[in-house]
Amino acid sequence: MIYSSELIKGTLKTIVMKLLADNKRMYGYEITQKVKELTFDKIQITEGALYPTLHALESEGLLTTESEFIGKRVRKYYALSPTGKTKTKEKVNELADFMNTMKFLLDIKTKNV
Amino acid sequence: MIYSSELIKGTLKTIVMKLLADNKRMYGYEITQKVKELTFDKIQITEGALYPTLHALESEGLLTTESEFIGKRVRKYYALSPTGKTKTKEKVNELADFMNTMKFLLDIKTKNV
DNA sequence: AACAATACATAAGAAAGTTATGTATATTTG
DNA sequence: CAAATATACATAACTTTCTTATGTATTGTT
Repeated sequence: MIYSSELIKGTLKTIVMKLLADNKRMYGYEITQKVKELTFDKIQITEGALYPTLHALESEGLLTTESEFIGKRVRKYYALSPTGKTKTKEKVNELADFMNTMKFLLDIKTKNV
Repeated sequence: MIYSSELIKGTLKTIVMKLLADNKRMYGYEITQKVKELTFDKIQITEGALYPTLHALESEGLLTTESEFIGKRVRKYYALSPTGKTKTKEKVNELADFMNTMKFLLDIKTKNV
């Protein structure tokens, strides 16, 4: 089962930032694979969604980048800036709180559903 | 604290359907107030989001409607159709599963964040 | 040699909200 | 009792954020 795509909306930035908080630095393709692995294929981040998100976070000053050559191919590593680290804590806390609220909403009278 | 609006995206339909599963029938304004109340003001559904959503669910055949006059004012009640009830179970289960996955993602190495 | 995987990027289009606006009735408050 | 607030619907312009498609190029596998 893969989650319907609407669900990912609004959580992608937080997922990416949280992964970078845990792994110091990662490159785009690595992020897509890590999310796939950690969620047992339930969340598959497309490149069309990820790269624009990374670029946006960078231009907001939340990420820094380092490009490295692996053979002849460029690999672009992303890491959280100090501001990014602070923002990540906020985002993660907000999302955790939101999920508790949603859990509460969905649990009410579940027997009737 | 009110959740940043991106988070609501993708969950609104499920919230509305779950409320209708618990309350037989509700009208639009009532739904906005109920969500506000149940979430202690953390989730505030705007009318611009709700009404198009209700109309969409109706045209998908998931909701039925009854209009009633309260004084001179029309009130439009929505209820789940049989298909809507089935779909609600699916949606609620998917969202619950998604939240567990997200919880797992966010809990990893939380101490480092 | 052909195909799949790795690795980046962008652009057109769709989906689903926000914000603003409109209309009208009912209730509360100074 | 006038004014403000709450109730109750609706839609339209705009924005954000994704999907889908496309493009380029290298590396590893069969």
